[in-house]
Amino acid sequence: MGRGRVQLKRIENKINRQVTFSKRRAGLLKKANEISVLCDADVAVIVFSSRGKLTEYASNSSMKGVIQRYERYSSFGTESDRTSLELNESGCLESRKLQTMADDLHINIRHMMGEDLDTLTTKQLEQIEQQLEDALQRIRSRKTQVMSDKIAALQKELHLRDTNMAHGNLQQQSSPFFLPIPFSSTGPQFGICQNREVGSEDESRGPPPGRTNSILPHWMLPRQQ
Amino acid sequence: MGRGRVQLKRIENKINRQVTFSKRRAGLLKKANEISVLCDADVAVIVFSSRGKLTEYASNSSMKGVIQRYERYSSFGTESDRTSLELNESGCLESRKLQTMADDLHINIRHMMGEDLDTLTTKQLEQIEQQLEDALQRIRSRKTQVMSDKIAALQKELHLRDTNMAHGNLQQQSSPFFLPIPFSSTGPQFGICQNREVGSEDESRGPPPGRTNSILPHWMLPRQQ
DNA sequence: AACGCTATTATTAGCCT
DNA sequence: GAGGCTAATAATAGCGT
Repeated sequence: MGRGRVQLKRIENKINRQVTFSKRRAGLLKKANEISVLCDADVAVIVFSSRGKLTEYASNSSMKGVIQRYERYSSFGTESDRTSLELNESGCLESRKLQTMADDLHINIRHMMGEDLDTLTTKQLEQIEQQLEDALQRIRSRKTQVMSDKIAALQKELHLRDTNMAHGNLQQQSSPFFLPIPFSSTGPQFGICQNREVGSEDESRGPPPGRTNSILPHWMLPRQQ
Repeated sequence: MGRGRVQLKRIENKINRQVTFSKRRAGLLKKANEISVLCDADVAVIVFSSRGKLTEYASNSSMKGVIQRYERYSSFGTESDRTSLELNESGCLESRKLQTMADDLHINIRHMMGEDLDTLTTKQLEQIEQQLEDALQRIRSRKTQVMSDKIAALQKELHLRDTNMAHGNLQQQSSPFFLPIPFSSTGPQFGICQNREVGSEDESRGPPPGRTNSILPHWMLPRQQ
């Protein structure tokens, strides 16, 4: 809805991205307010710009209220709340240092992700490139390993069933590549990520994903995917 | 944007309100996803319908992550306000969180480096692979850009000298690709990180490397290479 | 970075199934 | 309630200031 169609992909031009961000943020907040008023809904919107600036919207009740309601609803608040309230002692001398560390890590991860490259020299870029290539190789190697293991396990399983009930069921002979590989339970995936509805009858979720050990931590993430 | 103008007021008709709610909720979530993808923002949306049903959206990260990030921000004040950490003893509530953050980052960087992959699933491995590929592409693109700029600058410089002292020195006409590109003197480079060029003539750096802006900080690096 | 201005596309209100 | 349709309004990309 502008002078041309726009595709859902990170805007590469930095200026354009910032301008679009401002405009769309305003639009998003307006929409949030509209649905809240028109439909009597309780809405909260939290937006961190890529540079980390926070903008928030909350209907009627405060942001705090909505978040509390949310946490009651999805019952995951326990861990983080406890940790912040319990440990109130001398560790605070370190907090500044830790914050700096975290900031550094943030920057470095962004470099590893291929972002904020403006200040880097050719040499630094080449180093990162090399690191990424190495990492990619290891990742792929490991992926192959994992998948091979999985295939082997499945074939073994199949073989067992074959021999156990020797009924000559032909379909079991199909390629292992077409077997449903049991990924560790992922909910319904919309094109849009992390988009789930709680409280409807279609999903009974187990415990929420605790501390993620994979990819990047949510609280700092650039970009989509 | 419908068959008639609508004013910002609670829709009294119950059916209409519900229908509008569903549609607008979808729109809001779509917008949230769009700004997240287009503008590299971290976004969370929480919607409670008037009947109390919860719908949530979170970009990249999980809702939990965004809320934690939000809580960090609102308790700290905005990031520029972080100096309050030094003064305010209540900031030490955060130290545990910060430690956790740093740990997460450490783990995640190791994953990005292609290490400690044992616990990851195929899906997670594929995600990292995709991230690395994307990053590599951006890194290479940026490298090309930087090098092109350098070449252009050098050619301009050469041209200037050519015209200044018009001696007809032919060797200066050789392809720019074979010109010695003046990398700003690099000291011994370890494969890994912390590799900023200190003390070269193009950058007069004052303070010791308290905060590195490049690659990885020394205090957390994986082994290898 | 914020604002104003359109040409365009995107969203959606009211219907209907 | 969930979708489909369409007229009509709303949002906004790309400009210039």
